[in-house]
Amino acid sequence: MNQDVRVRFAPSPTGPLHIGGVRTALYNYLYAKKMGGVFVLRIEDTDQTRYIPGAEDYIRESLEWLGLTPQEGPGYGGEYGPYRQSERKELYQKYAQQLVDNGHAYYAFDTPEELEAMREREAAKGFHSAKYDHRVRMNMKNSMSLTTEETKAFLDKGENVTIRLKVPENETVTFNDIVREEVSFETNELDDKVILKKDGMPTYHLANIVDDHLMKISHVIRGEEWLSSTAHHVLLYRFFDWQPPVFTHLPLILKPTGKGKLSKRDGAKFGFPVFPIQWNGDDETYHGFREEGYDPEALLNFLVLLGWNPGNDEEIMDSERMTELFSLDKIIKSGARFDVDKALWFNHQYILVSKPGDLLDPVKNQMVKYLDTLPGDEYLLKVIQLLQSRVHSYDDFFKEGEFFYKAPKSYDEKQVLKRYHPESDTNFNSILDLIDKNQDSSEQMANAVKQFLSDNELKMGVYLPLLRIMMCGSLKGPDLFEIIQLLGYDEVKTRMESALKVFKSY
RNA sequence: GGCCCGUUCGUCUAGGGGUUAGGACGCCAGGUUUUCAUCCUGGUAGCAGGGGUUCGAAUCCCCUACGGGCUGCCA
Repeated sequence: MNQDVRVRFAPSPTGPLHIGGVRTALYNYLYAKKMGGVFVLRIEDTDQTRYIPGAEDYIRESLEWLGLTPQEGPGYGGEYGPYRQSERKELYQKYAQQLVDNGHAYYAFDTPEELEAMREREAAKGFHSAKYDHRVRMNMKNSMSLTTEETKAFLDKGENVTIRLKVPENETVTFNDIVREEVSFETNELDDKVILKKDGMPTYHLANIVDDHLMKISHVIRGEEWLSSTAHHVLLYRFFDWQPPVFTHLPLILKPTGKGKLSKRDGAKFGFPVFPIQWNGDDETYHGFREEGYDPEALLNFLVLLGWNPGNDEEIMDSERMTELFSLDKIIKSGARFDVDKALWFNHQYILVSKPGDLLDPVKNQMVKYLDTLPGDEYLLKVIQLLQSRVHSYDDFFKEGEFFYKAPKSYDEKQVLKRYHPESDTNFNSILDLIDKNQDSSEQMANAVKQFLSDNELKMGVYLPLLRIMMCGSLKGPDLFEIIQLLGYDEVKTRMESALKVFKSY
């Protein structure tokens, strides 16, 4: 048993945090929490060319919003820092050098053009696997093929100096994965990966292994896209004589329909967010679940079940329950499609059981998008109560109840024509009087109006729907008299008068 | 192309030799409601295909097909 569980979430700051990344963070977080371990955030910013300012802050803000707060990381402290790989540059150089000295790595001086030429050459020969590997390395410019003097000359010149891992021949690398169980690779199929780039920065492979070791990471929980390079990682652990962590490779999150994994642009394409919070890039803005009115916990609940299940039928789990139930060995092997309907259903479930008071702030946060002046808290609280069972997002508190905030601009003409006759206007005036007299209780109001209708042999199925259309514009909505009571006599009167004018014009 | 991983209702999944293949979302129908929603009841729909092994296969093995990932001085 691993007594000191330490896991990490290690995104690179190249843009907004994808929802698949969020799930990876979640699984890491849950495992750490369950095992009483530590959840580390590490920023993998070794690619200077892809670095996007603001992405790191975005990552932190996303994790905070979701409640997946790291215990260690940039901005969170910890004894194993710095947690930004760019600040650990010298460290990697030292370890890369160690590998060279041990004969497990070598200098390579090939230019990008030479590498390209090699790939074309190999492709022409029919080797589709145009890799820099044991087959070609003696034909390239590196410290394996060159003499000591030549190598020294290249090193002194200092151009295009990289360090590559020397993958041994004719071996089978086997490792264990919690999800995939035993996985093996032939080293002859593996290329000599660059581990230190010409700018002195490490590649993912080196940085990852060095940091995971130095940061005492016990379990590596990451996306399946890393499975293929794990053999290289295992080799690195061996060359350093370090104990590898336990590997867990997560299945990918796929598009709702069609082929491939969920990508940035799918959000716009399918009409739902793929990012936790809004991203304002230089050229593009992407919507986030937060801005679309999702509850973070509901999002996590949806996400946790995309690739994992507790082994029973339990589906609604708050984060405490998730932590209790979570286990690595119940992670599914196959990729899961993102289904926005189910995500909305989870959100609906969370809103359904929330206390109206707890909904006030998130609802107001959405509301400011639509209204210049917000109604008072007391009014809003009543609206929330009436709408709670029918909305799927915080946004819906506006969209499904616009009539609470403004008079309807249009009416369901078809439904009006079915029921309305100008001679009923006097009856509506009587109804208005009854509303005025019974303002204290929606129930009394309902009873009085219904009594009036039956006393005068008027049809409820005609007057009530019309009354609703006057107030809401359509036939949908919460209890009619609750709405009427909340709107208040004056507003009801105004709406009735303008509605009747429009009804006559149909 | 090569290597690696995968494949149970449309979707998320349970099930790991003997099950009427279970649950959830969606969808449909009914009930409740003045309406819509909630809620309740019911229904729809699935083991990728082919070979084995076995008394018996969704479950174990092999092949094929399909899907995914990797194949960068990206992560």
